[in-house]
Amino acid sequence: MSEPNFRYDARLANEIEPRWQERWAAEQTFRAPNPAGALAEPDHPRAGAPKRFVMDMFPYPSGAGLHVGHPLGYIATDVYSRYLRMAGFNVLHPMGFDAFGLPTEQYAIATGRQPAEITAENIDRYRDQLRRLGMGYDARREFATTDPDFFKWTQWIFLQIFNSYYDTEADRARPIAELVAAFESGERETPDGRPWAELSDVERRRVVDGHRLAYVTEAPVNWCPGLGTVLSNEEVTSEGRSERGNFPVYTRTLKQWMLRITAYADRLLRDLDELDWTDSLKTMQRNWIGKSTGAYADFATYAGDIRVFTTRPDTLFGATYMVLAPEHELVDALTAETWPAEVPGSWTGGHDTPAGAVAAYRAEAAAKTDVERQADAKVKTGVFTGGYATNPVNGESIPVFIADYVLAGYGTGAIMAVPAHDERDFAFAKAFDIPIRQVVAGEEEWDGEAAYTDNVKGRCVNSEFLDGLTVPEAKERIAAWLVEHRRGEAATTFRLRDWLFSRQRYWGEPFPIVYDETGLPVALPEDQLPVELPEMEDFSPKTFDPDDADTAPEPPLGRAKDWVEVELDLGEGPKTYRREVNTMPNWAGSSWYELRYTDPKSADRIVDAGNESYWMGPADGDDVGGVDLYIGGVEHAVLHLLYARFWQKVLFDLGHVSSREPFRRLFNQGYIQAWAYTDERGVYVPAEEVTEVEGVFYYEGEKVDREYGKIGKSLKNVVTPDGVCAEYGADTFRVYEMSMGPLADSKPWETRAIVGSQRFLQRLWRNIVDEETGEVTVADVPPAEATLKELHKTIAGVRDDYEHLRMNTAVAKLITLNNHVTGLDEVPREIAEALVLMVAPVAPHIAEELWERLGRTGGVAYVDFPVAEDRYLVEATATYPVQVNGKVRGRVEVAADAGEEAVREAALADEKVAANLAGKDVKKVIVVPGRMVSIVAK
RNA sequence: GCGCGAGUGGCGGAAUGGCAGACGCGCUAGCUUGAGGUGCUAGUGUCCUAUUAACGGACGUGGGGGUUCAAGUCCCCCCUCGCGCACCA
Repeated sequence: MSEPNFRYDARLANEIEPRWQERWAAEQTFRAPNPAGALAEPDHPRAGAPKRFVMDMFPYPSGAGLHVGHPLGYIATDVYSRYLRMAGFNVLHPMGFDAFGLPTEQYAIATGRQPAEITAENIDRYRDQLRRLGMGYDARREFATTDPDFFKWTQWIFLQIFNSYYDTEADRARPIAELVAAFESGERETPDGRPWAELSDVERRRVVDGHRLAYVTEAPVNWCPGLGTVLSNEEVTSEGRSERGNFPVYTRTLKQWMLRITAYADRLLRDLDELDWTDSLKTMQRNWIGKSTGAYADFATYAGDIRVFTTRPDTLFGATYMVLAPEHELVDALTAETWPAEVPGSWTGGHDTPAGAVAAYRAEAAAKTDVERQADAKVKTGVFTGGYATNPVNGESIPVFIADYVLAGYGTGAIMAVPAHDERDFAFAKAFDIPIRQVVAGEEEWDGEAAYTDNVKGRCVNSEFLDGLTVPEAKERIAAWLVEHRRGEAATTFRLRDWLFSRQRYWGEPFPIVYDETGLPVALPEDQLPVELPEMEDFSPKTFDPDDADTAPEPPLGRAKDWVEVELDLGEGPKTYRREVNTMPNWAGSSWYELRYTDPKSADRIVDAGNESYWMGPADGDDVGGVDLYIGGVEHAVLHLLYARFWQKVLFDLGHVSSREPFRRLFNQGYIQAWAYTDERGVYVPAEEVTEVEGVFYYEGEKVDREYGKIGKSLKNVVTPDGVCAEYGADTFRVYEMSMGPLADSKPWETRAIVGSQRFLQRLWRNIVDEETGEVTVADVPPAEATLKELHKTIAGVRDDYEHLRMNTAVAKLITLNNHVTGLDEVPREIAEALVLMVAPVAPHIAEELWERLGRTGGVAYVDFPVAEDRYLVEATATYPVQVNGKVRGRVEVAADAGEEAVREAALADEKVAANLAGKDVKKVIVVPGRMVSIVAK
C-alpha cells in the first residue's frame, strides 16, 4: 500500500523546498535596506527599523564541500535572523567566502589547474549547498575575498596602514604625512639630531619608513622549508611545527613585511573588557597579548651593560646571579678566557675553558627540539660564562650564566635571577649551588624549601632603602631609584609580537607596493588598485627538504618577470619599478570583511559612512560598536579575531569607521562530531555501512571498534547536508541540528535520531493538511481556553528562547504545543497560524508552504511574530506542592490570588499532608507565593 | 604545572535555589498493515512493597562535606573528562 499523497515526507519536502528557495531568490526576500547608496530602499518594510547585524565566520570553500558539522552555526544565525526580522528588526544577514589560501593553491598545483578556476567551482558548490539548506542571506552582499572588487579594498587598507604611524602621545594612529610635517617643522627631532633639511632623500625615507605601521625589516622569522614560506608566530604550534602540514619550522633572519600590531597591544587588551565575549575567549586573547609590568634594570659588565626585564624589581637586592639566553648578543664578549679560581665543577660543564663550555652548551641547546626542551623543563641546565656583572643597587658582583630556560625572544633575553622569590631561579640555584638570599618576608618564617613568590602580603627585608616597604611600594620606589641613577626605568612588555605579514605564495593578495632604484618601498596610488595577480603557468612556490634549515624562500611571483618589472609615473616621471613579489597571508581578507557587508557595492569608498555607522556604529558614547552577533568556532579565538580587531582600530583611528571593535558580541558554537569505526587492523571503515547488534558493531560481518572524533574523510565518517536533505528535507535537518543541544556544546551526530524532527514536522503538517486529499483542515472556530493558555505560554517561551539562542528548548516547546494541538478534535485557525509563524525561523519552507495553504499571501518572512497576551499567562488557580520536611507529600489547588494565609490553611488541611503531620509539631510553614508550601515539623 | 569549562536515565539533553529527568532518540506493548517499514496509541530513572491492578514507600544529578524550610543549581575539598597556555622573567 502506498503512502498518502499529501503526507509530509522526504518526497514532499523535496518538492516544497526548492520551490520556496527559488521564490526567495527571485523576490530577494532577505535583502536588507541600507540607509544610503545602491542598496538603499526607503519603501522596504524594514527601512528605518531598529537594526541587527548577524553574521557567521565565513567559510573557506574547500574542494570537499560542507559536511553536517559545518552548518550548525550558519543555521543558528539564520534562525536567529529570521526571528529578529519577524520581530520587527532590519536584519543584515550576509555570507561570503574566504577564498585565498594554501589548500586551493596546493590542489591547483597537484591537478595542474588554475587556483582561480578551482576557487570559482568550490564557491559555486558551497553556495548551492547553503541555498539548499534554506539560508536567508542577502545575496546582493555576497563576495569572495578573491574578487578584485573586494581585494582592491584589502590592498587599500594595507596602504592606509603603510601610510600611518603610531602617535604614542595621542595613543592612536595618524597619517604618515603628519609625521613628515613634524620632522620638517623641527617639532620632532631626527634620530641623529641633524636638521631634517640636511638629510638626504634616502635618509629621510628610511627614517619615515621606520615609523610606518607596515614596514619591511630583517627579522628573525619562522621559516618553513616544507611549505616554502614563512609563517607568523600564531601559525606555529608550541611544538615548533607548522600548524598546516606539521612541518619543522626554523628561525631565520629574513627581510619581511611586518604590521605594527604591538602598538595596539594595550588597546587590544583594554577594549576586551567592553566586549560581550565569553570569558575563556577573552582569557585566550589576554594570554596571547601577555602584558607584564615591571622594570628594566642595567647590570654593568666589562662587555657592556646587560639590560634585564623583571616583573619583580622589588627583589633586586636578592639577585645572586644572572642568566642570558644562549643566543644573547653579549654572550661572546662576556665569556672569559679562563675559569676564575675555585669555580664549582657544576658550573663548567666539565670544560677546560668558558669558551668551550659555552660553545658546547649552545650546540646542545640548538640541537634540542622544542619538545625535548619542554620535557626537560623541570631540570635546569646551563653553564657559567666566566663573566660577572655588577648589581646596580648594591655594587655586588654576581656570576653570569647562559641557560635555555631564558628565552631569547622574550623581554631582553636576559634576566636577573632571584632564587629566593622565583621558582625557576630557585630550581637553577639549587642545581648549581648558588646562594639564595631572602629579600621579601611574609608573616611566617620562610623555610627555604621553595621560592616564596607571594607578591601581595610580603614586605622587603635585606634590601637597604627598601626594607619595610610592601612589594607594590618597593616596586615604585626602586623604579624611581633606577631612573634617578640612570640604571633603568619602569617598563611594560608584551608577549605579542608584530604581525609577520608576507608570504611566499601565489594565491594571495599582491601588495600594492613597488620598489625603486633605492630598494625602498613605494606605495602605489589608490587609483592603481586593485593590483591583480599575473596569470602564471607554474605558480608553485619552491619548497625544500622539510628538514633543511639552510634554505631561503623564493616567491613564485618573482618568476613573473613581465609583471614584476613595471613602468610607472609616480610623480617623478616614468620610471621602472619592481613589484613586491610576496603576497598577503590568509588572514588579510578576513580582517575586515564584516565592514564590506554593510556596503558591498561602494565603489569610491571602502564603505559609506552612513551605512557603516547604521549597521556597526556604537549605540552610545561608551559602546565599542561592531557586529551584533558573530558566530564561529573557537579555533579563531586568537588569530583571526586579534587581527580583525587590530585593523578595525587602525581604520577607526584614521576616521574611516565609527566603531572601535568589529564584533560587539561573539559566540562560539560547539562542534558536531561523529562516531568512527576501525577494524582489527586499526583501519577506518565507512561509518555508514556499520551496523549495530546489541551494542556490538559490525562491518561486513566483522566486529569493529567504535571511537568518537571529528567528522572528516580520514575517519570515513562524513555525512553531507546534501544527503540528509535528500533523505529528510532541509527543514528536518535544520530542526534536528537546532534541537541537538545548546549551541555552544559539542555533540555527536546521530543519523537515526533525525527521524524525530521529521515526525514533528509531519505532525505539524497533518494538523493543518489532510494527508489523503491535501485539503486544509483547520476550523474557523475560537480556541478553547486551555488551548489559548498553552499557545500563549509557548509564545512567551519561544520568543525568549530564540532571543537567547536557545533553539533547542524553543523547538521542544513548539513540539509540546504541536502535540497538544494533535490531541484536539479540530484545529482552530488561530492556533495553526501562530504555530506556523513560530516554526518559521527554524523550518522556513514548511512554514511558507502551510502559510500559503492557509490562504495567506506574501510569505512569512515579514509577518509579525506572535506576541503573548498576559491574560492567558495567568492561571485562575494555582497548584501548590506541599513539602513536609523537604519532601513533597501532597498538593493543593487554590485561587491564584489567594493570600499566603489562605494557601497555608489549604496546605495544612490537605488530607495527605495532614496524615503526614500526624503526631508531629508544626514548627514553621513557609509559603513561597506562586511556587510551593514548605512545612517544617518535628 | 597554571587557567577555563563540563560531569544528570541505555543515548542527546531539560530544569529564575522551589514537584529532577521537559523534548527527542532508543526500547516495550497494542492498533494499522499480506510481511517489513511508515503512521497511530500507551508505557518507559533505579529499587522495595504489592501482585488482579492500583495506591504507597525508599533511593537518585561524578564522590565527600557544608549553607538552607528547600540544593543538579550556592560554598569548601576530592575525582574524572575536555579545551587553552606552557620555563613569558
